[in-house]
Amino acid sequence: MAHPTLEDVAARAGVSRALVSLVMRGSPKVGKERREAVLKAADELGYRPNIMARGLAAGRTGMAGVLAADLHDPLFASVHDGLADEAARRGVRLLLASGGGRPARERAALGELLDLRLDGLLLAGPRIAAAEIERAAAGCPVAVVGRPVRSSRVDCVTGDDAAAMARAVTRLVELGHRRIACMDLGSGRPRVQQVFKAALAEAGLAPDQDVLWRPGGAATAVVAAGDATGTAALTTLHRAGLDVPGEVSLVVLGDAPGAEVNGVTTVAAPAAELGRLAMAALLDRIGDGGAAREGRRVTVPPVLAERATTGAITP
Amino acid sequence: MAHPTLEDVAARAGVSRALVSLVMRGSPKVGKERREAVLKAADELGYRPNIMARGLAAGRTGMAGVLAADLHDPLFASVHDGLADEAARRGVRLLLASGGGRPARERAALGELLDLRLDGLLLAGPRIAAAEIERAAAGCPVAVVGRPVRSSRVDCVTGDDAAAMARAVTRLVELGHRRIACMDLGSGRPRVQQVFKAALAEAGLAPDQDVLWRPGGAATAVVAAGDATGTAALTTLHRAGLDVPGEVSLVVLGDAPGAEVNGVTTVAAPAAELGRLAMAALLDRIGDGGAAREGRRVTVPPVLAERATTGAITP
DNA sequence: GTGAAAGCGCTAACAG
DNA sequence: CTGTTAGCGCTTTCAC
Repeated sequence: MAHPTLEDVAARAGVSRALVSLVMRGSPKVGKERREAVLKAADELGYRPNIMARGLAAGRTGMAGVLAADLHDPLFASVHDGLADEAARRGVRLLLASGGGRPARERAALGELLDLRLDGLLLAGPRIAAAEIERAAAGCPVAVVGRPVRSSRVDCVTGDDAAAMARAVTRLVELGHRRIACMDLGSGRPRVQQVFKAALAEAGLAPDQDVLWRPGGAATAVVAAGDATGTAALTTLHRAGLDVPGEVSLVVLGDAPGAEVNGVTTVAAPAAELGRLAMAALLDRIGDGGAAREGRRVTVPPVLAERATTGAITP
Repeated sequence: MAHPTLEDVAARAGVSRALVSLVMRGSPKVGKERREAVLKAADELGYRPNIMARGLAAGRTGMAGVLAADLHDPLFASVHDGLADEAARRGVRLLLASGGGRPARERAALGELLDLRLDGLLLAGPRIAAAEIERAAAGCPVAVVGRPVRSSRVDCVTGDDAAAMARAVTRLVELGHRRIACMDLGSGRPRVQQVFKAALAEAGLAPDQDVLWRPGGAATAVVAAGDATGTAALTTLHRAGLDVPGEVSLVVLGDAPGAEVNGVTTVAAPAAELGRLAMAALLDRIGDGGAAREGRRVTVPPVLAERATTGAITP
């Protein structure tokens, strides 16, 4: 028998289907005798409950969906660690789908997840329009991580990139640096420079004539905006013959796996923690059973991991 | 109405449920008139088919499961690109689950995926025992990517690390290198050194007294076994004051995203292609409808991406 | 073409 | 405690 059903188990154990159902769900009100008979029969038959059928009948599945905007983003893997942890802790299974980095695909994946009628949906770094998220939330509990969404019925958990920038700068200032530059591979993003200038100002520093780092500049420290930029920064500094952290200190905003291996000092949102909080919010919302609670809005402060690319300035 | 059903649509359109079902699945044998009425009603109601119910009734879901051993492995994201592409091309939806890098979790995730009764299962780089994979394959079409599994009913698609090593070495030899060293952060893996020696021998070179790279050695080229090792190698070489590729050439086995950004020459299995082939094998198997075909075994040759860390030797 | 009837495998009242 | 009775939302014969 390829896939024995509840009925097969019942027949073999000589009991009714309902009894088997109770046993499978670990109900306490079944006699030890019969329970064991049922378990034995199920085991011998290699019985596995059909989740679809269960979900259909019960009206809930015990599963939550996770939509990853882009599997290539190493951040997602860390977020997922937190997500999975919290879900496991609360006995909820996770099903993932990927947006493949493209809004169109993401939209499609969202639709499929919605059609599965899972108990809830967690959107990780969604790139689709807020209105679409809102619409999804109308039919299913939704939480978002990694992107602020202002909506009454969506919980959302985010990091704080401005705070991260500020943390990087203040740390460098503590170390004695006064001429700090910023590096951004995705250059032209005005927000990065803006945030950088604000952080500088907050630390009581005036930006140099040029905010961005350039070889031969006077900067004694560099803040790299993003993981890719960070790796590139390291390479560039080395190529320029600069000793790190002897001559130049480097702080990277973001915490890709490579950073730890290479001993790069980083400031980043604690991804797993974001994930955990988002999942907690989602499960709470599911638990509330649609008590149209106000959307929870959580911002998590960044974490500094001081490794080997930063040092005190020694004139 | 939170989730209108087929029946609601039928009522609104003034037809029977069966007719709506036909329309929703795009059957050609429905009059234009009625079809449009149904579509209109469905749209107005915001109807979305319930996949669980559909799967239960139809006996197939139109979905395949993908079990990722470890989401942190950037390789998986690339494999998934290929997977998703092929699945989309053939009209199959994908549902992912993660093994979280731990065999125990992976086993659990496999069970959940199995319980969903999807049409097929794709295991990406599984770490669980071959026997467990075999067992899963008894109840559901299964294909494996990234790990060789010899089984009559499992298709599997893998890269070829020995060939990758050989490709790296022959390329370096073409460039004039004769003293080539190997670097392996996960040191102690005997297989790596063994494969390296074999590649050297094949290229007509004798290994130096010591196979592994060491600062101050005479090697003019280094092969780094793995992405992490590659990044570390680059840093180490730079720290040692060596010009790359002026004094030392570097080839990394593996193709993490950072490699391209940093212009590192790599040799790696074409991950997306592996994914595509594995998904194709799985869908073929599903299509065969359990015609206990012999397991397909595909090995894909590695690809050299020559970037900026390799150069001809100029004595 | 179209509608009625019979499930898919399971859960959830409800009587015994 | 146990078995019976209805469905969950959809697909699928099979007559009309």
